[in-house]
Amino acid sequence: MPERSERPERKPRADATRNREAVLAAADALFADCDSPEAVTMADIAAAAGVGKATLFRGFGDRTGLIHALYEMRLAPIRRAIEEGTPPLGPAAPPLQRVSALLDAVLCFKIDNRHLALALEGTGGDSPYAAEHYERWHGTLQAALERVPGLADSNFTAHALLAATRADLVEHLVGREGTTREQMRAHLAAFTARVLEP
Amino acid sequence: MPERSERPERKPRADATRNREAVLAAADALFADCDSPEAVTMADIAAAAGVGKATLFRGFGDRTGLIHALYEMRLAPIRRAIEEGTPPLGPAAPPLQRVSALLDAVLCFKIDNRHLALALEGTGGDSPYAAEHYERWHGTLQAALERVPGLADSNFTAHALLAATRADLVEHLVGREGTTREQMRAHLAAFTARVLEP
DNA sequence: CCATGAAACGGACCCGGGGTCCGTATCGTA
DNA sequence: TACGATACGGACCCCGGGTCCGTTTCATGG
Repeated sequence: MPERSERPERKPRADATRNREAVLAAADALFADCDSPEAVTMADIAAAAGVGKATLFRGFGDRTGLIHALYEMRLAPIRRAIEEGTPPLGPAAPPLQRVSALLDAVLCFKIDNRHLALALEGTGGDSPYAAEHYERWHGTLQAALERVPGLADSNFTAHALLAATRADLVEHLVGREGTTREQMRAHLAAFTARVLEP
Repeated sequence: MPERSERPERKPRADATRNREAVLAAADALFADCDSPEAVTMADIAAAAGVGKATLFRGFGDRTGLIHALYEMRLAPIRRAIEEGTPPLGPAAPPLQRVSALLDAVLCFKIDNRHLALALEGTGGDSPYAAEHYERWHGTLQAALERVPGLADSNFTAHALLAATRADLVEHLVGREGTTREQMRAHLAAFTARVLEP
C-alpha cells in the first residue's frame, strides 16, 4: 500500500481561519489599550474574540506564540521594504544612510507598536535576544555596519545601537515622559550619527 | 496623655535579623547558579533558608523587594565610590573620563552580578526605568555628559549608553556567546569613545 | 442532499507560584 | 519569672497559563 503523501490535502476549515482572524483582532485591540501587557490575560482575549481558551492555544501554541504572530504580522511590510525595497532602506543604499534608515525604521515601528513590542520583549521567560526577528535586525544592521569604513566591533555596535530602541525605553520616554515621536527620531539620529562619523 | 513617639524603640529581635541574613544568603546562592531567574521560586528560597514563606514576605514585601534588597547590597560599594570616591569614578574627575569610568563600572557590575541584574530587570511587571537605582545611574551619567562640550541630548544619550549595558544583553553576549569580560569592556569603551569624541 | 469521519470547538479542569492568615513559639523587658 | 510584643511557619487562597475530552461543525464522496 503506497504512502498517500502526495497532497491529499483537504481544504482548511472555514471556522478555523475565521476564528484565527477574530483572535488576532481581539488580541490586537486588547493590547492596544491596556496599561501593561501582562494585564491582558489569555482568557480575556478568548472572551473578547468570542472563542474558547483552547482555540487560542491550538492556534498559536502559547501566549508567546500569539504575541509573536501579531508582531510578525505588523512587521511584514517593513521586513519586505528592507529586504527587497529601494534605498535608503533597501539593500542598494550606501552603508551610512542604510544604517540610519534601518534604525529609524526600527524606532518608528517600536513607537507605533509599543504595546506589542513591550509584550514581546517583556515575555519574561526567554530573552529578546533569542528571538529570530532580533537576529534579523541585528544581522542586517551588522552587515551594513561592516561596510562603514573605520568601524571595528560591528557585532557589538549593532547590539548597542539596537539597544537604544528597546521597547521599554521607548515606552518610558514616549509613553511616560511625553517625548514626541519626532523628538525621539531626532535624538536617535543624532546619536547614531555620532557613532558613525569619525 | 502625651504621645509616646520619643524613641520607645526596643531592640530588634535577634531571630529576625538572623533570618533576614539567612534569606539573603540563600537567595543569593540560588540566583547565582540557576539558568534563569524565574526558575527560582519564593518557596525554594524559603526552604533553602530554613524559613517559612511568610518570613520572606514579612521581611521584604514581595519578590521584587527581595531581589531589590540583594541588588542594593551588592551595589552599595560602587555607589559610594561614585558619590564620594576619587577620580576617575568620583565627582572630581574630568567629564570625559568620568563617563567612561561610570559606564565601565556599570558594565562590570552587571557582568559580575548577571543573575541579580537579570532577575531585577526581568521582573516583568514594572519596567527597569521606574526603579530608583536606574534613576541614579542615569542622573549621574547625564550630569557628567552635560559637561562634555559639543554634546546635545544629554538625557537621551545617557539612556542610550546605559542601554548598551542592559542585563539581558550582557547575559546574551557573555553567558551565551562566550564573550570575555575584557572583550566586553573594550567594546563598550570603544563605543562610548565614538559617541563622546567629536 | 445526506452520510461520514476528520478536524475544530469550548469550558471544565489541573497545576504551580505569588501572596496572606492566624494560632503558636520566641524574644526583650520589667 | 511573668508578660506583652514581635516574629514564626505552613496551610490556605487566588489567579493565570496550559490541557482534556465529550460535543459540534465542517468538507468530502456518494
